[in-house]
Amino acid sequence: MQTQSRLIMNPNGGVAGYEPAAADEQHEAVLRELTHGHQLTAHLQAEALRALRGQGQAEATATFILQEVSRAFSVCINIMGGSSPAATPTTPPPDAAAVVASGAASGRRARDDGVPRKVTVTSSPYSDGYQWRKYGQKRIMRTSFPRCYYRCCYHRERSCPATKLVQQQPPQQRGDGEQTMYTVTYVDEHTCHNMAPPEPEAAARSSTPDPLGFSSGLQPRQQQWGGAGLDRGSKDELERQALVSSLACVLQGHHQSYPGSGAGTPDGSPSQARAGDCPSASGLSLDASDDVGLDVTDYGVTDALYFAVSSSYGPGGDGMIP
DNA sequence: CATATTTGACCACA
DNA sequence: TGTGGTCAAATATG
Repeated sequence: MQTQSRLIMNPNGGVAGYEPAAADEQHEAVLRELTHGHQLTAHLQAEALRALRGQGQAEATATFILQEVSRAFSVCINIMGGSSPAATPTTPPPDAAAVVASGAASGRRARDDGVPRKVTVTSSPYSDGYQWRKYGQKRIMRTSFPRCYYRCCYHRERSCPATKLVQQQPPQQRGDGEQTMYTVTYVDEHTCHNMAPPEPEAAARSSTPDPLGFSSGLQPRQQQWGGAGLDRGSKDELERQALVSSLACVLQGHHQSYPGSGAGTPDGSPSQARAGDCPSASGLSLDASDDVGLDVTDYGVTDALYFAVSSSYGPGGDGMIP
């Protein structure tokens, strides 16, 4: 936060005490480091997923955290004027997600022009850090599974135009193992991040959470996964241990079992609301942020990054969109 | 009871 | 005219 303020105060790179040329070099160096960090995070993410595959909650948690780190890098790169892979605050390709195309959705009907679209393939279409509300589902011709339509929870409250389409891929298209893959099309970009925190009135009136769910406020119709039969405290403690252990192991280049992994997280996969259909909307990201939100803030990593960048979305960090 | 999801109908576009 | 996208009433859930 403090660091961010300093950056904002010197938007042209003119750091006090440095002449412009040196400032430019510094600017470039910072961009280089940020980009490098972004790439390393992607590698770490891949390694973590490999190491934690099948570890349920730990896998989801690690994924969530690393996505947030990656997202933070993206935002910082954007702020510094670099070209980030994602213009949106979120780094859309979650875990092993791959950006398939940009600028047009799959299929022949590119609905409307001028609306930015980003198509990704991912195994966790809901862990992108945003809260989505499902508003429709439709069977699409020549597809095995229905397409689900989601829009940002702040669609009304903040007029956020972001929507996304989730299409489960048929088994034969699945890449590795048994993992179910989804084609996720992000349509339009989030504007909810550019705005001030929801006014108390709105926050009290509606249950819509903070974008990343760090407030740990319980959500209506919140999906439940893992932690069956455990009270909140025990579950949190187990997840905390799992998270610490998992990330430590990943960072060390190997993985070992962590205490309580069996008892606390029988199955970390997001529950499929309806077999064969699209999973329920406000799922993984929400739960991950909710269940481990305190843990994350305790670690101070994602939290710090989040608050460092979240206060400055938009131009100059002060560009509040009405 | 409030809110989210489901689902059929409607609308717009190619 | 067929298909994809959205709306809104009905339903489900906590």
